[in-house]
Amino acid sequence: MICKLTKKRQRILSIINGSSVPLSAGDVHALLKKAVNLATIYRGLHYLELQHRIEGFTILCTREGAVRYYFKKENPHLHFIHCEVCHTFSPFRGCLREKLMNKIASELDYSIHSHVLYLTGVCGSCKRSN
Amino acid sequence: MICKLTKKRQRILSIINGSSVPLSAGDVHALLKKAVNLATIYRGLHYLELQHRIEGFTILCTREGAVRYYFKKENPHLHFIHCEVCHTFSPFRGCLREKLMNKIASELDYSIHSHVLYLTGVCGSCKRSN
DNA sequence: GTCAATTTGCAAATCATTCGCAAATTAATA
DNA sequence: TATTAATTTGCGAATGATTTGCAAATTGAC
Ligand SMILES: [Mn+2]
Ligand SMILES: [Mn+2]
Ligand SMILES: [Zn+2]
Ligand SMILES: [Zn+2]
Repeated sequence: MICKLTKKRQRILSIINGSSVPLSAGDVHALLKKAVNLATIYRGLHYLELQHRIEGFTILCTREGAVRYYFKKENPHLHFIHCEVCHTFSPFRGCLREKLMNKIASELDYSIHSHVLYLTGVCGSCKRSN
Repeated sequence: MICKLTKKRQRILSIINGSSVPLSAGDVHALLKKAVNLATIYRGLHYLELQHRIEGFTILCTREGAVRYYFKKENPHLHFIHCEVCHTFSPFRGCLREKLMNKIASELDYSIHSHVLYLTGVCGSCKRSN
């Protein structure tokens, strides 16, 4: 019956849209003060990503392990650098999609669906406070 | 006592060096016909990556979930595109590290430790056999 | 309101990865 | 070669993010 963007999914979407940093399912759960079940949040994030309402990427981090993060859509879209010390994300622009598409088109017979790009390092604040 | 590159770790390393595609811990385990314990393979891959003898990346795939893959070192180093249909990897050259370093240096106060880049899509063979 | 389709909460399952610990291996030394 | 301390290994159990089964609640069309 075409329910689609339910109230709970709207709450999840506005948490993501209201955040300046990528959030995990657990982050959203905490920000919603556990008003929405964690499994529902996982399903909602999947749904929103499938609908292209949000973007997601999985990052491997020493503290959190492999976790998927979600972020609002921006134009042009963003990628992130993750600080290995304080575990925060900083966005940067300059997507490589065009260059990659051209490269692949000329070198490989693939149609590209997505590209994943992120950096890890140490932020300025952590560098100095060491 | 400086044991370091033990026989088991050498076997793991030669599996990785002998493969033209990235391998997971489970792949290495199967290729070694379970002659080496799976936990030892995880520990060995960590060790080899820490020693910069191999490279690794974690990818999220519909069939396998979030899994870490390891690949031999190449110069210039490679990135991969993953087919969402047949779940194979194809390498491509053209790393963006230099451009990314420059961009970050001018825009953000970070020191970069690693960059993760991979693409997903559908390979030529799967496109045609649909 | 009725009703079938969809979504949700809850608990249990999944699955790659990690961890604790005792036994085995290693390499330096006598 | 025997001794020995450090390191590695195997095994099973634990971890933790994510997924799933199912019954109850919600949704939207009629
Ligand atoms: Mn982190
Ligand atoms: Mn795959
Ligand atoms: Zn930091
Ligand atoms: Zn394919």
